[in-house]
Amino acid sequence: MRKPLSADMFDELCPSSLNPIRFGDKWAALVIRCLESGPRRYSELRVPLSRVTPKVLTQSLRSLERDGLIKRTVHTDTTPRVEYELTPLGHSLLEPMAVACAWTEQHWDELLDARESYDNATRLHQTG
Amino acid sequence: MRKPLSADMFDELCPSSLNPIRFGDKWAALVIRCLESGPRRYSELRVPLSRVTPKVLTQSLRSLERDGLIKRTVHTDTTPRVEYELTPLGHSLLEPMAVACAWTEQHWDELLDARESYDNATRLHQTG
DNA sequence: GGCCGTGGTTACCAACCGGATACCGGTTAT
DNA sequence: ATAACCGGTATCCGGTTGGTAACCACGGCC
Repeated sequence: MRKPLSADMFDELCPSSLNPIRFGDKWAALVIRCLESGPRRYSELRVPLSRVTPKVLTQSLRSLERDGLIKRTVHTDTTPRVEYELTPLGHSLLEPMAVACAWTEQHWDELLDARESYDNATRLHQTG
Repeated sequence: MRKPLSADMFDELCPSSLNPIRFGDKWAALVIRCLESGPRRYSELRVPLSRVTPKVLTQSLRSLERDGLIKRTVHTDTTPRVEYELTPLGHSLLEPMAVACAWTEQHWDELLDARESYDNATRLHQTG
């Protein structure tokens, strides 16, 4: 719950752009997964999402907020900080995400194979 | 099964670009739904997808074929024709799609409301 | 006063996606 | 012969997405 997010949470892995199933924009799904275990500060999110520049992370967060999937709270007590957390609506998205994730894990190899043979076939068709 | 696809299959409806959950490119999910009931010819697909230009439809079909989700068959017997049909892999995608679709139907209003109030709030913040 | 950390913003830019329009090569029907 | 149909291509183009780099307002702290 209050465990910090590890920097290699999405290491190497997560070629989300290759996945035919997408939730929101490019990084939205990863953001949501980061918030699964409770509210997080902007700087906390930046740790596992180090490949995402602040601008793009903010874009993603704003977009999720706009859709009512996450809630942004500015705390002014003691030290000023901003926390992001899943709304009930955002939480409800975890189910279809899990199903999609299961499908991807199950068929990932098949998908890559299909692409490779398709690309090989079309390349042959072009050059020879 | 052999019923023709109706032209208003996706009429009015299906602002898929607003849906946070997406399968493949802009039209892929609709193409898949068209193929649910069996193989279809290119010209058959163009009926419900009349808003999609031939180039874009071809792009979508190629992309789905590349991922091994659909199979393209050129028939040379009697009358030449091209048929597209779901592969087993493509068929397996129907389950996560159904889950995603259920989520969207269930939360669509909530989503639109969230956007509207967010946009109103930010607009107020800008002008006033 | 100067510096640091937080949570961003701004300006600029390249790539990609999707769309409009026009055209095309082969086959069948007339 | 020629016209229509089928299954696309070719070309161009504008809008959006995502990325880089630089900057910034605010408060706390030394």
